[in-house]
Amino acid sequence: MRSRNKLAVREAIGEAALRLAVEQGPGALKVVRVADIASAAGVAPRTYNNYFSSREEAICAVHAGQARRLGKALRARPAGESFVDAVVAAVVETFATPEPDRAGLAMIMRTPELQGEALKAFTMAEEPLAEAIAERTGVTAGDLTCQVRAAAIAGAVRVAGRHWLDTTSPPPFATVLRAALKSVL
Amino acid sequence: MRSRNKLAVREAIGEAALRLAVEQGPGALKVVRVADIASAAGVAPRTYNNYFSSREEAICAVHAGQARRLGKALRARPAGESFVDAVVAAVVETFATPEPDRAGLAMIMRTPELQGEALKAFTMAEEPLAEAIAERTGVTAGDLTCQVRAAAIAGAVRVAGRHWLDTTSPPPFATVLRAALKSVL
DNA sequence: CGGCTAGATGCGTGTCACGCACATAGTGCG
DNA sequence: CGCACTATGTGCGTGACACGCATCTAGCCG
Repeated sequence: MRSRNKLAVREAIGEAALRLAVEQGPGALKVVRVADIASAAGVAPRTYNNYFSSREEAICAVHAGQARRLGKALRARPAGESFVDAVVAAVVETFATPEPDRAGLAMIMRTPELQGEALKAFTMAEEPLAEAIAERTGVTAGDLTCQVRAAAIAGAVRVAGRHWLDTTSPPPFATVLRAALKSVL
Repeated sequence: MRSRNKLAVREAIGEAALRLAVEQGPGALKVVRVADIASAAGVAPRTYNNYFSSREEAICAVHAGQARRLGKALRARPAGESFVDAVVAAVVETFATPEPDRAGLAMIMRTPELQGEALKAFTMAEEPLAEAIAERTGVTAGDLTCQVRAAAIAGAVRVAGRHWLDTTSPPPFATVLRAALKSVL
C-alpha cells in the first residue's frame, strides 16, 4: 500500500468503484457501499475518504482523467495538420481508442446521481482544451472564443456518447464522434 | 402551506435555499443546514426532503427552472426571424432579462460542490432546446446535429456566465452572451 | 355529511463525511 | 549509523442527512 504513490492509490480506488458499480448495474449507488469500494481497492474505508468525498466522485474519476488528457492530445498533434483535423484526431484517440466500455459509459451518463459528477468531469476538460486551442490558433489564452469552442467540442463529445449509447446496433464510436464534431467545427 | 400547490412549495424551498446560501457566502454548504432551509421556506425538514434529495439540488433549482425555459423562448420567437437572430434573442431574454444576480451566479458556478448540479441544470435545458431547433429548422427531432447545436449553445451560455463573473467592471451580460454565441452560430 | 386522496409531518434507521489522534514507513541530517 | 521529521494510512467518534414508514389534516366528491 505505502509503496504505491498517491496517484496510484487514487486510480486503484477509482477503478474499483467503477468496476463494482458496473457489476451491480442500475441502482448500484444503493448497493455499493463505501466499505465495499475500499476493500476492493485494498485500502481502509477512511483512506477512501481521503481521496474522494463521495462515491459519485470516485466512480467518475477514471473518466475525469480521460477527459483531462484531451488538451494534451491536441497539443501532441503535428503542427502541419489543419485545426479541424487535429481536433478530430485528438478527440478520437482520446475517447475512442480503445472503444469505450458501453456498460461503464451507460452507468455514468444515465444514472441521475452520477450525471452531475460526469458533467463536471467533462467540463474540467474544457480549460486545458481551450488553452491548447489558443496555442494552436495563435490567440491569447483566456480568449472567450477559445473557451466557447472548447465547450462546444466537449458538448459534441458528450452528445455523441449519448447517441452512441442509444443506438442498439453500435457503429464505431469514432464514426459518431466525427459526425458530431462536424456540426461544431 | 396546504393552499400553495406543489410547484409553489418547490419554488419557495428553492428560493429560500439559494437566498440562505448567498447570504452565507463561500462555504455556505458547511453552514446552511437542512433545518435552516426548511424553516426559511416555512415547511418541515421532512417536507423539504420530499422535494429535494440534496441541498445542492435545492440551491440550483431556480436556475434549473430558468434554463428549462430556453426551449420555450425559442419557440416563441416569430417565424420570420432568422435562426441565428431567434436563438440570440431567446437566450438574451431567458438569461439576461433581467440582469442576473452576480452573487447567486457566482455561488452556483464557483462552489465545487454545486458545479455538478449546476451543470446538470444547464444540460437539462439542451433537450427542449434541441427539439425547438429541430422544429424551427425543419429536421426530424432527435437528429444528432440538433442536439450538438443545442449543447454548443448551452455551453456558450455557460462560458459567457463564467467570463462575465470574472470581469471586474461588468458589461451587460447580454453583450457577453452575444459575443459567445457568435462563435458557435 | 361521511369517506377518500394528496400532501405535510414525526420518528427511526442506516449511511456517510470528516475532524482528531495514532501508528508506521520513508527521508534527510548530523 | 542512528535520530528526529514528515507524509500517509488507519481507527474511532460525532454530527448530519436521505429516506422508509406511519400518522394526521385539509380539501373534495358523491
